[in-house]
Amino acid sequence: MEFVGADETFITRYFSLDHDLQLIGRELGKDVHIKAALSDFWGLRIVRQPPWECLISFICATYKSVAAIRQMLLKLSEKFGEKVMLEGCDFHAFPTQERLSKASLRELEGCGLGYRAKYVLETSRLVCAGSFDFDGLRRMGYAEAKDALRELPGVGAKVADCVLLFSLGMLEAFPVDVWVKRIILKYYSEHFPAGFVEKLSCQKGFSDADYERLNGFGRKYFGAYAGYAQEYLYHYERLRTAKLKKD
DNA sequence: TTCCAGGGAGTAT
DNA sequence: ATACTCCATGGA
Repeated sequence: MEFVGADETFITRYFSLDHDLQLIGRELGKDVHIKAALSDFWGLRIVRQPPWECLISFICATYKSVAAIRQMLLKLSEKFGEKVMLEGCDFHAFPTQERLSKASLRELEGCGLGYRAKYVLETSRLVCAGSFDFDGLRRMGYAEAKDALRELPGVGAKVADCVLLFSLGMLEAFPVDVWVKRIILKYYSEHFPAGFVEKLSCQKGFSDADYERLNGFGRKYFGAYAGYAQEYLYHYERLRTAKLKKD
């Protein structure tokens, strides 16, 4: 393996190369759908992003397409992140807490954040002021840490689950977005009452109670590595529908 | 042009 | 608790 500007310890930790993928695959292989997803994307891992970066990124990611999210985060970094030279090219690091907490609402909106600008600003100020302690989360269980994160403006159940999964390594977290909702309705509907399935298929979004129900299913059905199931199923379904559009 | 996006918060029942 | 509504922007 080859990389520049990082040592092996960092790479191992960031890409969670310490996770026992073989074990996780055995634990998750409960049905044909997850087996197909595991097979198609075998090797995919849950990253360990810095919590701050992960938090802001997923606050920005609400109700936005992936392509638009990339643009938003790129602009945020270009505008507020420290410039880094690597292999003769200019890059920008993700903005620090201090820098974002001092940004103006207009500047943030200029990065295409829209109504998320105020959430990013308020959360940045809380984190920067020390009113929120990321390290404290590591000492909490899943439910408690999730509640603590949800105190932050712009952080609901889904964003909280993403932070717990992609930065704190709580692999039992099972974020439910529109894609995961579709996946559950499509492949796992027999685990729910028909009325619930029909209600969810008719509406675009879903309530907090509905979220907890879908999230609870994922954690109970897939177990301690539910987050890995989410990751594989998410990419499986996205690629499958992308292929479908071509034909 | 219209539609929808890796949701969350505010408000009225 | 639950239902309904608005949110600001950009890619397809």
